[in-house]
Amino acid sequence: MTEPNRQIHRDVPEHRPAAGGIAARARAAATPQYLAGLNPEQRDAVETLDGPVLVLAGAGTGKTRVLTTRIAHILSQGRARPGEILSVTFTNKAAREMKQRLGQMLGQAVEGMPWLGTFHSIGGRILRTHAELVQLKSDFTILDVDDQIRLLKQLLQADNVDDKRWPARMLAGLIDGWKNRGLTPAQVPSGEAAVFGNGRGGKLYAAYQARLKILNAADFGDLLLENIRLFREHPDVLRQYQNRFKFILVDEYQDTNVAQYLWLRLLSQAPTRTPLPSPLAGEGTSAPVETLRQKNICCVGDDDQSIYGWRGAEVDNILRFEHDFPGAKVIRLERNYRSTGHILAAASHLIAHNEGRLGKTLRTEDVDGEKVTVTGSWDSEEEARAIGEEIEQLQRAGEKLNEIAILVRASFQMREFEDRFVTLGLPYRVIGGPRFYERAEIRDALAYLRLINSAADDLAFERIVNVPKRGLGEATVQMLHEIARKRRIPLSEAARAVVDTDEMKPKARGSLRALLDCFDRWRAQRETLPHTELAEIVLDESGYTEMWQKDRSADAAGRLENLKELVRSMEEFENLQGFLEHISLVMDRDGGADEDAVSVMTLHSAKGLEFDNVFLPGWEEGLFPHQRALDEQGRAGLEEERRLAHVGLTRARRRAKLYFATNRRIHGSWSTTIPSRFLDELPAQNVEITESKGGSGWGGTGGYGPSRFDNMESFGSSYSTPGWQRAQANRSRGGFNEAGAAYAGRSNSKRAPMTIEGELVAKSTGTASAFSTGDRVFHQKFGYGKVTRIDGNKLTIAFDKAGEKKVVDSFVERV
DNA sequence: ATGTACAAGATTTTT
DNA sequence: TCTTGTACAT
Repeated sequence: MTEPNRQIHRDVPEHRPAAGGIAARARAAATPQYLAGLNPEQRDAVETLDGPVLVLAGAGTGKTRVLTTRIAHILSQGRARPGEILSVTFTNKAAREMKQRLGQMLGQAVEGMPWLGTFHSIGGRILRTHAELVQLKSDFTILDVDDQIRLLKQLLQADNVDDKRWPARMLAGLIDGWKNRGLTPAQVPSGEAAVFGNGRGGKLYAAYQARLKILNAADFGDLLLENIRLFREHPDVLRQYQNRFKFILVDEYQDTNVAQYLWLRLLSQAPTRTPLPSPLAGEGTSAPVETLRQKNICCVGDDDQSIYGWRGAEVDNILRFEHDFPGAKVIRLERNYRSTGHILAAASHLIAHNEGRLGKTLRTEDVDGEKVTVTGSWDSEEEARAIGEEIEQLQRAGEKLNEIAILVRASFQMREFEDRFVTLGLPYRVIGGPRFYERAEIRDALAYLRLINSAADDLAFERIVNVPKRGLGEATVQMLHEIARKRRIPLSEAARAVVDTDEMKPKARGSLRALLDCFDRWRAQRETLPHTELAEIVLDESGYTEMWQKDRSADAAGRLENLKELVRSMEEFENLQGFLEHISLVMDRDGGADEDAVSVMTLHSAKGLEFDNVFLPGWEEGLFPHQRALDEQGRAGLEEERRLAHVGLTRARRRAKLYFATNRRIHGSWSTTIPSRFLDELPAQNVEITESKGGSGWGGTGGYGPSRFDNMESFGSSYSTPGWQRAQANRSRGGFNEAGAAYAGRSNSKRAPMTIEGELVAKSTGTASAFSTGDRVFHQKFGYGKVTRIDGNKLTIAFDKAGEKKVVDSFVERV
């Protein structure tokens, strides 16, 4: 590893270290180009190379820029070689981006930075190097979620756990959580271990780990957990890495989980003065005291952008930094370079409602720009229509589609926009949709390759043993499983053992033998053929390609295309092993990123990105903040949702547009919603309330009452007396809102003229409504009233008690 | 062993 | 609404 580094280092000759002290050297050197344009705070963060540094920075203050420049600076100062810098980011996307930016600054030197990546990819790499120390073979496979669940299903079956009540999916989630918190089976708190009854949770976790060993596999959590174990049990290995990394840089520190924290702390030789979270107390507190040499660790983060708590991220890590690294220098970046005044003010005001935060005062020197807009729509379809129109307007005004993003809370919201954009012919791309490698055909193909690479890969074996169909059904697999379990051997070995016996029917036996022969042949060819060619041969000879060629379904062609893409992407790697290693960690398709298109993505995947124009639909109670976050995490959940809202707003450079709909279709049935409390938490002077252009005058310009958005939804004053609590109550009744009943009776006749689809409203002017002005009506919530105006299927009703409201006709009945 | 038909169930975010 | 699982027929 050192050889290429040295070579690369020669490619960075501009700033060789001069003689003399560091400060003198720095002074002597002309200000390198990359430092130009940084403000004093940022420069400070870049140039403080000794000892621990925490960069606490708000959105849009150039955090990542600081990190990349810092790397460039370290290299140019000659303080470390590329291979001696450990830089971990949170996502592959971020790692890629950082590599790109560094590439611009440093040219080829980036190629020599093997320790630039995510926690998982780097952890996996270390694990592979020392696999034998954790009783794995170095060609271990990394299980993805699907495999994990499949394996757990088997374990649950073997343990006679009712699959319905305790789905494997749930156990997978639990184990994931435990691993994120750095817990081994023995450390799982007894209360949590009891989830599956009789402390079974912990036992199942232990059984799962044991099974992974037999299969020579690790899951994502293991990549770090086993690393930590490796470091603890083999101090010499730990020492080796501690000595190697002269500089450690961490991006998005607020999103690190306990396992990542422990891993970092071991690597950075931090003294361990602060107690660890309870189940971990005592762990690692015996770190050798004599090695307290301060490490050059630099963490960058923003407590207001911690949005992965549900995944085990510990904001505490960032709050505790100064305790963990005594003498740490804390640098705050508060100057926002991204957003215009109104947007930043709105975001800051919103996030100020959170209690658990360090608090920052972001400032921008940019102009005020446009106000943040809030638009109410009748329903989610109208919302999509309105946004589509606004985008077309922006486009006509010369805005690049690449600078437009729609950020949603939950992925089901995306569909409506896709539908709309398809009809409009507006180019768009969905980011973070079903991943390339999660597609069935890719996973199948990979399973073949995995099995060639590692015969012990049971999950791969099971996946493809009967794909394409070869008459090896459930019964056969069941038998193989039994043998495998009895003799403690992998499935493919069991298959080999049984294929010559009389235990199998001749037909299945023939198929199985043929399959095994194929694999023998491919494994032999692996030695002589390039891996891409091998892949083609495998896909061909196994009949897999043929299977899809024969398939007449609509997406078959796309699947074949994906397979080709897979083979093509293999070219980048030296061998099969390297490819498989990479693929289980990353593998995203990068198709068509250069084409001008609107981006549609979730708020989570928007982290770290920025756009001129950001549309934020679906700001409704229950969706955003998400009901489950409230139910399961209470106050903490609400604050995380609010941080998410803050992240969303601060993605925008010039325009942030918020939306809420009064009715939203969730899983096919309509439900009535209430504007998000977050809307009320925005500062009035930075917000402009507009009407939905797609609708027919819904939404009010109403004054600022208890809730500014009262007039914009059909149920009037619902929100002021904690409306969300009512929403919660309604939900827990099993149905949705008051309207649930009214809709339920109608749900089968969705296409009747009474539906609330906007288009139908337009078409049905005149005849649609069964009501006429002057009619006496009854409403579940508002009581009796008189119809004063009719607009399609929307009625204006003067209620006896509740005053004048706009309501859809399906909510009222004539009396 | 495979295919079909129908019912139930589930829905946040991701390495 | 869409996906997934189960029961039954082939």
